[in-house]
Amino acid sequence: MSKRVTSHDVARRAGVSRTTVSLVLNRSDAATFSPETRERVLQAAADLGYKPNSAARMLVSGNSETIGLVISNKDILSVDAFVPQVLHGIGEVNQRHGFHVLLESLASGPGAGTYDHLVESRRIDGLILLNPRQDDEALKRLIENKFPIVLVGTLRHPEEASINYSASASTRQAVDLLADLGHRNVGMVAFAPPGFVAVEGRKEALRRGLVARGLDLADSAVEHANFSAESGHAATRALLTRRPDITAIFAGNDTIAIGVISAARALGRRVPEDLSVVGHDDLPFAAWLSPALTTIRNDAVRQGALAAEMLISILEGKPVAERRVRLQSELMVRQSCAAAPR
Amino acid sequence: MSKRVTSHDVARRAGVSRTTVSLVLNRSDAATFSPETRERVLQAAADLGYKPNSAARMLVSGNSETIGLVISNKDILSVDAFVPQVLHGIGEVNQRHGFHVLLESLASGPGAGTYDHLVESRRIDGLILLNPRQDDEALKRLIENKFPIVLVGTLRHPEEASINYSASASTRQAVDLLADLGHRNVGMVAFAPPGFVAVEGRKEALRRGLVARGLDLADSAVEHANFSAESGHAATRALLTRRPDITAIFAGNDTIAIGVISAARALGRRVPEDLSVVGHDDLPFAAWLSPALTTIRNDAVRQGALAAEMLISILEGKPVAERRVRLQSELMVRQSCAAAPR
DNA sequence: TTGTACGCGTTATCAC
DNA sequence: GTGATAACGCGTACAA
Repeated sequence: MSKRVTSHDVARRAGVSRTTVSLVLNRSDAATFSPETRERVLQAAADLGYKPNSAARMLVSGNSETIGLVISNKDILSVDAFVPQVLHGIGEVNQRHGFHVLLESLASGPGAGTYDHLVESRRIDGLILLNPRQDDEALKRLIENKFPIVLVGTLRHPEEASINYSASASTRQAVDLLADLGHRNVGMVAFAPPGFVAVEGRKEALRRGLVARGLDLADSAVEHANFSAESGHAATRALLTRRPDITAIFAGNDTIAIGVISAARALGRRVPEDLSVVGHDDLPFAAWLSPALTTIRNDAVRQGALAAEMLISILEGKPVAERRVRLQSELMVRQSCAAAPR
Repeated sequence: MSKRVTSHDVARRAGVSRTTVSLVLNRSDAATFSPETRERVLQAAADLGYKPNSAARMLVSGNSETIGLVISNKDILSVDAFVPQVLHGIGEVNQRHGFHVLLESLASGPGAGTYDHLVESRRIDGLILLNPRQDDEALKRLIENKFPIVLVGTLRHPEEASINYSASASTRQAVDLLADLGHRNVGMVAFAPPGFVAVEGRKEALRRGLVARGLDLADSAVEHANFSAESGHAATRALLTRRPDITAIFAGNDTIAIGVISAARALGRRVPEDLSVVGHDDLPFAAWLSPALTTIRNDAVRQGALAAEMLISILEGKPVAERRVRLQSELMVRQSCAAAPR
C-alpha cells in the first residue's frame, strides 16, 4: 500500500500547522478560521486522501466509535436469518453516526468473563447483546458497573437498557384464532433450551393466552429444540408421538417452524388440515413457505436500529427517554392455521 | 467503569520498569528474564487485571489484529442464512488467532471507494469480501495495491486471493439427474441481478451442463430475482408464465428456492410432481423444507474458515500455498426432483 | 489566527 | 537481566 498520509503531511501541503489541520477538520462549528485557510486545509486533505489514523485518535480520545456485538456461535449458526436482520438495523444507524461494529462470536455456554477482554481492551465503547441468558453473571456485572450496554431482549434487571418486545397481545390473538377454530390441545416447540429469557417469555405468553381461554399448556405439551430446523423436526416428532392429540403447535421461531412442518408431514399429518402451526419472528421467508406461515412478527431490523440508536445516545451522553423500550408484536395471519380436525 | 490499569501500574506494583512488563508479557520466548522477576510481573498483572490498551498497541505496532468483512445491505438482509454461516467460520478461526472482525455493511451498488475509509483509517489489517461484483473497480484497485484481501467468491483477477468453489461438477450431476428423469425444458431463477460473479458462474455452469446433454438454456428460460424469497416468487411467476413448458428450475440459492416452490404452488403446480426444483447452497434449513430440497452444497462455514485462515497467514507473512483455492461442491439429492410430467 | 509542547499507553532500541 | 528513552499520530491547552 502507498505510504500513509499523516496530519503532518496535510499541514505541510497547506502551509499551516498540524493544529490548524486538526481544528479545521474536527471542529466544523468553530468559525475561528479564515475561509481561505480553511479551504486550503480541506483541499490539501482531499488531495492527499488524508484519513486520520484511528488508533492514534482512539488513544487520545479514549473512545473507538465502535460498538461490539456479541453472539453465541449457536445462535449465529442457526437462528439464521434473525441475526442478519438485527445486524442490518444496527448497520444502518451506525453508518449515519460513523460508528463501526465489532462482531464477537463467543463459544456457547454461560461464557463468564468472555466480554471482559473486549471491554477492557478498550476496543469498543459499548455493547449490544442479543438474546441474553438469565444466568449470565458476567453480563450482570457489566451492567452494574455501568458499562454502556443495550440488550436486544431483556434480563429483567432494573438497571438494564434494552429493546424488548411483548409477545403477549399477539400470542393472545393467535390463541384466540386457534381456539375459535376449535383447537383444544395446543403444544409448543421452543427454539432453544430453557435458560434463555426469550424462550421462557414466549412460553409464558402462550400459557397465559391459553389459560385466558380456559385451556392450558401442560408440561407434556412442550418440547425444547436447539436453534436449528433439524432440532425442530426432532422435537416435534417427540412431541407428537407423546401427545398425538395435539392439533396446533406454536413454534419458537420461524426456523423451528420449518422443522415442525416437516415433522408433521413425516408423521403423515397435513399442514394446516391436520395440524396448525404458528411461527414467531416473521423472517422474510415466512410468507413464502408452503403453506405461508402464520407467525408473530418481531421486527428484528427495527430492534437492531433502536438498540444502536439507544447505545449511541448513551455513548454521546444524550438523554435517553426510556431505557427499557417495549415494542408490540403483531400477528401475521396467513395459511398455516385451519379448523381443528375432528 | 473502574479506572483502567496501565502497564505503568503493573510495573510499579512489581517493582520493575514498564519495559520489563512489556517484554515479559509479550515475548513468551525471551528467556532473558530471571524467573523471579517474570513471576512478579505476571502476578502483578493478574492482581490488577491488566489488559493492554489496544489503541496504544495498534498505534505503535501498526496493525489492529482486526479483519474487516464487507457486506452489502442487500446481501445481509436477504441472502439470509448464508452470511451467518460464513461469519461463523470466520469467527472460529479468528478466535484461535486472537483476531477480531469488523463488520461493515455498505449500501448496495457499485460502491466505489467505500472500503477506502476502513482501509485507510488503519482500523483493519485485511479484508474479507463476500460475493464480489465484476464491476467493482475500488476492489480491483485494492487488490492491485496489494492490500491484504481474500475473496469468498472470485473476481477472476490474476492477483486475487480467493476461496471459491466450482459448481460445475455437481451442476452437471444435477442436470444428469433431471435429464434422466425426462426433463427437456429447464429454467433458472438467478439469486441476484446480472453483474455478480456468482450469478454468472452458476448460470454458465448450468448452461454447460445442459449443452453436454444436448439441451440448452435459452435466454427466455432465465429470470433474475433479487436476493429474497419474495423476489424468487415473483421471478418464477414471470418465468413460468412466459415459458409454461418448463418442468424443472434451478434456483440461484435455497432462499430463492423457497420462492420458486411457493410460486409453483400458486400457479397450481405441485413440487416435485409437476415441477422439479434444485436449490443451491444447502443452508441448514434446506433438508427440512417440504419437499426436502435437492440442492448443490456450498459449504459456507468452511469457506469462511478457509478465507480467515488464508488472510491471517498473509497478514502474518506466512507462505500461502495456494492463493486461489477452489473447492468442489456436492449435489445433495433429496425430494424436490421427480420425473417430468408428460 | 496560528504554533509549541505535551500526553495518551505501548513497544523497539540501545545503554547499563 | 534490566531500565531509560524515543517514537507511533493525533488532539488540545496554552502561549504568541
